[in-house]
Amino acid sequence: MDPPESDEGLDFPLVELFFFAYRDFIADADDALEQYGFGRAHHRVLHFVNRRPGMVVAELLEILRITKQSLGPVLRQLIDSGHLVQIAGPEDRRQRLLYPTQKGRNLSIELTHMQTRRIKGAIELLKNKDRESIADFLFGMIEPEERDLVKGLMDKQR
Amino acid sequence: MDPPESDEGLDFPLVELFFFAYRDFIADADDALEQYGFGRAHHRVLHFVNRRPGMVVAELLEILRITKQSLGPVLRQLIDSGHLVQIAGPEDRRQRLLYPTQKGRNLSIELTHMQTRRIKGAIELLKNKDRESIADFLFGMIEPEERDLVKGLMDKQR
DNA sequence: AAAATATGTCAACCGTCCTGACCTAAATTT
DNA sequence: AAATTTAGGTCAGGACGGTTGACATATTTT
Repeated sequence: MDPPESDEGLDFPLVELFFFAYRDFIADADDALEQYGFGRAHHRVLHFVNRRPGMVVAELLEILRITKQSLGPVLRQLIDSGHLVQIAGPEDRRQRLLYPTQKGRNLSIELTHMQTRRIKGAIELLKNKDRESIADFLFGMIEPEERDLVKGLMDKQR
Repeated sequence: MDPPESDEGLDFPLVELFFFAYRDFIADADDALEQYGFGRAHHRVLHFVNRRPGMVVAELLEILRITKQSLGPVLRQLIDSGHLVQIAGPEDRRQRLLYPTQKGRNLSIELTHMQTRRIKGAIELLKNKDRESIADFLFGMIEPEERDLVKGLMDKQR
């Protein structure tokens, strides 16, 4: 007979709220993406390239924590559809600098409007409407070793 | 030429923080799950059955928003491995009431400890350590039409 | 008795990943 | 200059976690 583990101190409701919240958050863009034959992987790639134009493939792989093989088809599709362009690096011609086109920027912005609407709506429900606390909480949810990378992502906006 | 969409009012940092936070949150359990040959789908099933012992299959499908075909193999594996049991309903013998075994409860609790640790750690970083605001925010992130279902999930704990 | 329902299964397919291997062009090191 | 390393690309096979449609059985409801 397995001795029971103690469930003392567990925050089941918060765990579940996080699951449900994220599910709805990411689902926002699905219909829009589908119009282009895209999925969530495309959304992520487009988002981060738009946020950091000129980034190289390796940076994208690091941010997204995926392999180049996973990235390959998605990136190809975004380029072929005219949402992204890639340019050989001026200093290192092996690199591929990634940029959104206007079309790509527009799509990324459109999708982010949906997500922001949801987030802001949720913040409006708070008594103190404290966006900073939410940002701090979410930042605190990130693995400590990864916080610098994430912070760098946000600070070094180009 | 596509006219530029306005990116005014977009909260890129919060969008990204949410993505990174959730990624780390769900990754916590991966190694533990893998020991049993399980994945995230198993975790979800186990979690909700543990939270609502005696639930029927249809309820689980509704909560998880997946099809019975998706659920089938996962549920089978959890039953075969001794983490869940299913019992024909006393009032409606077509139904299958799902219960965790002690083994299943223990695993669910173990995994939830990991997730709670992360959540509480993040809340500790807040100046006001306000768990309720976080819960309210996450609740507000959920689609309004789904809030009653989620609330019911949390209130009617058995 | 007929119709509806809860669940289970088969089958084919999809999106999003992974691993291993191999290749070319370019940069760096020897 | 040659050897080695590196950035990115491709091929291939497979896993995870889903979807849709169809069909079946046992049970409940009409």
